[in-house]
Amino acid sequence: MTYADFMNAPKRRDRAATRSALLDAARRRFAEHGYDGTGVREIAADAGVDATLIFRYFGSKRHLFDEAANGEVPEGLGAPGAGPAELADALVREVVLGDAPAGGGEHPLLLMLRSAGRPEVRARLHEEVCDRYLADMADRFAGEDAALRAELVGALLLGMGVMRDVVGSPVLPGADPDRVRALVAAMVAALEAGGRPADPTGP
Amino acid sequence: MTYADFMNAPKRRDRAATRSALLDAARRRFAEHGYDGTGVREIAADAGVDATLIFRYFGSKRHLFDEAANGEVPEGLGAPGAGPAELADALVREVVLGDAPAGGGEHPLLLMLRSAGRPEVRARLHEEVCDRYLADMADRFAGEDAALRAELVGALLLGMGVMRDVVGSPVLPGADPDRVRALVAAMVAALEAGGRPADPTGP
DNA sequence: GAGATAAGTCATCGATCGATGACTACGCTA
DNA sequence: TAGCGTAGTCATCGATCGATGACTTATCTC
Repeated sequence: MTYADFMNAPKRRDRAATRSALLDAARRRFAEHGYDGTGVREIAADAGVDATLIFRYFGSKRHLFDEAANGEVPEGLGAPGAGPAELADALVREVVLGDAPAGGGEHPLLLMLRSAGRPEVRARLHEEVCDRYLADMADRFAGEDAALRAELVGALLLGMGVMRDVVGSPVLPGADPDRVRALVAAMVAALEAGGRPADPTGP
Repeated sequence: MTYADFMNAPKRRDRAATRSALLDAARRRFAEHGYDGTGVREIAADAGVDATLIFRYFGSKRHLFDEAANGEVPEGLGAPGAGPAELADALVREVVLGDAPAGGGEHPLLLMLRSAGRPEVRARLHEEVCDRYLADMADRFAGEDAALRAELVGALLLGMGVMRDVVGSPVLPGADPDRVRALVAAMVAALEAGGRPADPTGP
């Protein structure tokens, strides 16, 4: 069977496959154009089915978005006992360099970032970032202002994702991944060193 | 005249003032809800006038957005001869700590980031970030991969703005500004040092 | 092969979107 | 104070949005 034959073949009726195709198309559309910039008809067209099926399978556009942003939040945080450098390195590979094992698309945090105009999306983003990533990162920093230093690491990683996927800067995709990881490690190490010895205004 | 009198007074007919009020309201709405999440009627209601005036004064919603994102891109880059640390420090105060002299609102880059679903907005964002900020930053770095190091500084700053304004993390607004600047300076210094000596995989 | 179940489509609704043109009323000047 | 220019408003258009219910058709079972 040729590729054309495969494409022109009458599509099988498969509820699970159609649902999955809608979910994939929604992830791509939402990630690229945001929630408000994406219509249910466009998602359905990408999936090759009628838009009505979105409401039959997901209930509403918002439920589809929630499920699209939900299912792929990776668990893969670094080893529990490791330091911030190891965690940052794992996140660099996962968020920026795209070594995420599951799903070939964008990181769900960046997907939500594109739709942060909606208050409920922003609330989820806030909860996900602060309670999940930043709290875990802060636990690995010593010192009184661990939260601030964790915030800076998180800002660096989030900013790298934004640079690559939203701004579209060609630098990060074209750079040597090991070099990127080394530079990020140097920045995190500077935070681990504390910055306080170099800060003449410290108490 | 009391405040209530001022508020209840019949509004004067002032083309320039109305245009400015529409522009201010548009900046706030677009910055918070993005382009697609903001309607012309909401902007006009915030400004206290009819939505028709938007089209009379700006031609279209998109032209209003363009002007809202245009007028306030600050020139204030650091001294031409200064190093990346000085430029980064100036940008921290401008973007993150909100010491921007003009306009009380958000940085226009973050305003555009909220509407990055639109291809033309993304194009402007790309141009503004890459050709303006990153190029200037890369010029102040020595070494072969100055572009990559400039990208990391830009990602850190952009991420800090996203953390504060989009994610809504309370850490940065509550932190001591001098401490924030010191930590960022330490991270930039680590990049200036090169990271290469600490990179065992370097050529 | 006939009937049943469910996957998929069609027609359409009400709301809201950006945008247009006709109209009203305020403020300046003679 | 009569009249003119324009700031501001009202009514409304066509397109598109998310969403609903009735309908068609493919697939499975007996």
